[in-house]
Amino acid sequence: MSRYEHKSIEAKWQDRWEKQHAAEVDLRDSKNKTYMLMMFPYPSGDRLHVGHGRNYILGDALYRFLRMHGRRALNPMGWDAFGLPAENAAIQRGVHPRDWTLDNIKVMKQQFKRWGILYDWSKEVTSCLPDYYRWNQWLFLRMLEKGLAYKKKAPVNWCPSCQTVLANEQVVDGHCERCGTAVVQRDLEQWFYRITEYADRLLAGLDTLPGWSERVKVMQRNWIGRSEGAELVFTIPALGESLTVFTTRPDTVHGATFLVLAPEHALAARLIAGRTDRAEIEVWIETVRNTPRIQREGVDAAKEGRDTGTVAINPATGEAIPIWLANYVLPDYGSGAIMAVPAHDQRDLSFARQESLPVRLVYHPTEGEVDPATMREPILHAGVIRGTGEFDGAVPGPETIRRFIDWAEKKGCGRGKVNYRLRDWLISRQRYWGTPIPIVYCTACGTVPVPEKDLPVTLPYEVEFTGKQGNPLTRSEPFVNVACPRCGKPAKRETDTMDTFVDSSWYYLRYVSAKDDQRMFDTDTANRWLPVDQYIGGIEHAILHLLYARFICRVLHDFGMVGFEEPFSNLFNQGMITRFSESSGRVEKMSKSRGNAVSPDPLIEEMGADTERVYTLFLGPPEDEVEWNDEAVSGAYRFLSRLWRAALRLEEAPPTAPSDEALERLRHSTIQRVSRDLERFKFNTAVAALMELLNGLTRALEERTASKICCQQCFDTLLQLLHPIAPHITEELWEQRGHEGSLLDSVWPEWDPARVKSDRVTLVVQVDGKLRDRVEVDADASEAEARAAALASAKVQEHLAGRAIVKAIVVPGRLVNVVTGR
RNA sequence: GCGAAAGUGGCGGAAUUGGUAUACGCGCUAGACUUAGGAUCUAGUCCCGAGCGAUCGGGUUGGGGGUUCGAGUCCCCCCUUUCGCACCA
Repeated sequence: MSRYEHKSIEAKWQDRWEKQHAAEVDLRDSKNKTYMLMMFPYPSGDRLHVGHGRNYILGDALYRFLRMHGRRALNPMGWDAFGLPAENAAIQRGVHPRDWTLDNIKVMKQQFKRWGILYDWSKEVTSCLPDYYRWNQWLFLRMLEKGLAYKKKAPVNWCPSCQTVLANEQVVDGHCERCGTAVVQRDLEQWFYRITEYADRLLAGLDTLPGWSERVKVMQRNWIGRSEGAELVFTIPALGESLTVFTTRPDTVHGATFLVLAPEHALAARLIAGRTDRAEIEVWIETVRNTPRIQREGVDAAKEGRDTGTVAINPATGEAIPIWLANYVLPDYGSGAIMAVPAHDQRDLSFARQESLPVRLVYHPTEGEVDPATMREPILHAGVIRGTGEFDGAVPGPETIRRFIDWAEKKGCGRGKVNYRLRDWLISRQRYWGTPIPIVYCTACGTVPVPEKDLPVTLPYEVEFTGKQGNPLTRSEPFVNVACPRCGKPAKRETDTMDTFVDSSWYYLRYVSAKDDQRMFDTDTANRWLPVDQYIGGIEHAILHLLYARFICRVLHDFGMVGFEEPFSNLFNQGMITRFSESSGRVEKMSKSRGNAVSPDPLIEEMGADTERVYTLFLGPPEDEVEWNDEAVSGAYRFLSRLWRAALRLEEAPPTAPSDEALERLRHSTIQRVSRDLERFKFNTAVAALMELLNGLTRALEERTASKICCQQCFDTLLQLLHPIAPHITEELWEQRGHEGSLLDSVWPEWDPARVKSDRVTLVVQVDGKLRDRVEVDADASEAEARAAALASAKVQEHLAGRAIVKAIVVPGRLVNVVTGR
C-alpha cells in the first residue's frame, strides 16, 4: 500500500478490535491494579455528532494510554434509555419508545465503532430493560422500608404542554427545560426520595474530593445551601398559638418590628379570620399560590403583602408586632415564616418602606446617628448594639449570635438550627417511558408495596400514545388493574414512573455486575473496582446527576452494600465544542436543534476517524470550550498523510549518519512531553509535540543526517505515542513495520533523562534584561565560564559600550543577564 | 449585587510556573510540480522603522501602577468577557 487509504485501514482495525474485545472480562479475578474509567451516561434519544465526540474520544485515548502502561482498565458504556425524547418521538412519529430507543442504540454503537472507541460491551447497561430497572424498583422498596422514600401532596411545577411535573432543576427561567412552555403550579401526590436527610454528609463529602474541580464543588455547595442560624418562637395571644421563624441573625431580634408568613402558611386562614376584607385576601392567597415559583423568586419580583390584623409578641422586647402575609416569604424554606428586621435586612427594609412599617435599629453606627425612618440601606455587618441593656456594646459576629441563641434557649423561646436550600428529590413522573413505581393502591389495605418476589413490575408494551392528557399508562387496563398483594382484592397500580436520574444514579455499580439476575450488583466486585477512578463528562451534570449519584451511593453504603461513600474519585469536565450557527448568527454550543452540528459520518468518510480524533483533541485545552473550524480539520489530515509518507521513506535512510544524537534527543524529550501531557489530559500540546517529532524525523530523512536504525526507532516511538490519539493508522503502520502483535499491547516507551539533555546548551545573554545575543557553552559549564562566554560576545560588548558592570546574573543552562550601572 | 475563571498575532492556541513571548496548527503570501486544482511539496508570515540584502534598531501578552537583575506569569487599581449564585430570611 503506498497511499494513505484511511477507509480500508480503519474498517480493518475496527473489526479486529471488535473481535479482540468480544471475550468477556472476568472482574473477580483481578490481581493487577484496576482502573475504572467512565463516561457520563448518554441519553439515547440523540444521535452523536462531532461535538459529542470530544467526550468519548478523550476517554478512549485515556483508556489506550492506560492499557499501554499495563493498567488493567475497564471502559464500559451504558445507555440512559428512559426519558422524554423517546416518548415524544412516539407521539410525533408513531414509533414505540422502546423500538425507537433500541434502534438508536444500535446506530450509536456503530458510530462508536467508527470512531475507533474500545468499549467493553460485555458490561453494557441499558436502563430501559427490565433486568436493569427492576433494581430501581428493588431499591425503591428498600428505601421505602427505611423511610427514605415517601409520598406527599406538594405544590409542584407543572408543564401544561408536556402534562407532567418538573423538578425545580428542570425549570429554566420559568419555562420547561424540554419544551420551553411557561410552567405553572399544581398540587399533586408525589413520591420523594429523602435526600435532605443526607444534606450534611453530601456537603462534608465534597471536602474529601481533591479530584473534583472547585467549580463543580462550589455549585454543589450552593445547591445544598447550608445556613446556620436559630429558630425563634413568637406567641400569638389572639389564637393561643405560637409561631416559629428561622433566622440567621437572631442577634437582631430586638429590631423585629413585624412578622411575615408565606401566604400558603397553615396559620394564614385563622390569622385573617377576623378581617372584613377576608374574601379579598383569600383570593390574593390563591393568586400567589398559583404563581409559578420562578416568577415569584428573583430579585426584581415585586413584593406584595397583606396585613392579617393579628399581632404576635416579640420575645426580646415584649412588644406586640403585626403579622403580615407576603409573597417574598417562601412556604417551603425554614418554617415558611420570618421575623422582619428592616433595619438590618434589605428585603425587609424595602417591604417596610413600601408598607410604611416601623424600622428599628439594633446595631447603631459607631459614629453619627441614623434616622431609621429614612433608611435606604440596611446595616448588615457593622455597628454596635445599643438600647437593649444586656447585649449593649456587642458587635456583629458569630460570638454575638451564639450569645443570643443561649439567651433564647434559656428563655425557652428558641434554639440553634441549621437549614438547607436543598429540597427532597421528587422522583414521580406522569409519564409512560420510565421505571414503574412498585406500589399498589387497595381500597382496603391502602398503599401497598409490591413484594420483592413480584419484581420486576414491567412496563406494558401495548399502550396508546395520543399525546393528550398526560400519562398513557393510566389508560392501560391490564397494567393498572391488579390484585392487592396483601388481601387479593381488586386494586390499582401506581401509574407514576421514576425520574431518569434514578437510573443514572447507580449505573456505574451495574457495570461490574451487568448480567447478575440475583442482585443489584456484587458487593465484593464493586469494592474492588470502585469508586470510579476517572469520570469524564460535561459540566451540565455538575449538580443533579452528580448529587443524586453521591446520595444513592451513601444510601447503599448505609445499607451495607458498598464500602465507600463517594462514587467518583476523579471528575474531569471537558468543555463543549461550539460552532457558528447560521440560524442565530452566533457561535453556540454544537447541537442538532441549533442546526450547527457536524455529523461525523461524512467527515469520517472523507478524512477518516483518526483525522477527526486528532483534530478534536488538538482543538484546544480539553477543559475549555472550543470552536470547531471546518477548514482547520485538514491540518490533522495532512499530519497523518505526512506520517504515512515518512514510513515509506524509512528504508532510504543511510546505514550510518552524523546526527543520530540530535534525533535521539528529540525522541526522548518527546516521550517525556507526551507522557506528561497525557497524564494531565493535555492532548492539544501532546499532538503539537508529536507533530514536532514528525517534523524532526522528516527533516532527518530528507537531509540524510540520521541513520536508518535511528530513524526507525524514532518512527516506532512516534507510532506508540500517537496511538491513543490516532489508533488506526498507527496500528497499520506498526504492522507494516513488521512488529509482532497489536500496538495497543506494546509497552509505552520510556525516556532517559540523561538523553534529553544535550552536551552543549545555548545561553541567552541579556544586558539590563534585554536580549542581546546567544552563546553556546558546555551543559555543565560553571557560572564563571558562562559569565566569561557571555562577556566575550561582540554584541554584548557593543551594548556595554564603556558602562560599568554592576553584576551578572547567571541561571545555569538558561541565561546570563549583565547588569550595568545605568 | 455576590462568587469564580479568563483576556497573548488575522484565527485556534503554546510558554518547563519568575528566565529566548508567539511552539504546533489554520489562514495568508511567494515559488515548485501540474491540462487544472479548494490536491501535494518548499520557503516566508507578531507589529513599526532602516536596508537590494543576510541583517540591524525599537515596540508588543486588555489598560495603568508596583515588586524584581528580569514579569504573559507575582501584588494593587481599572476595563471587558464567560460561567455559577441571586427575595433561601
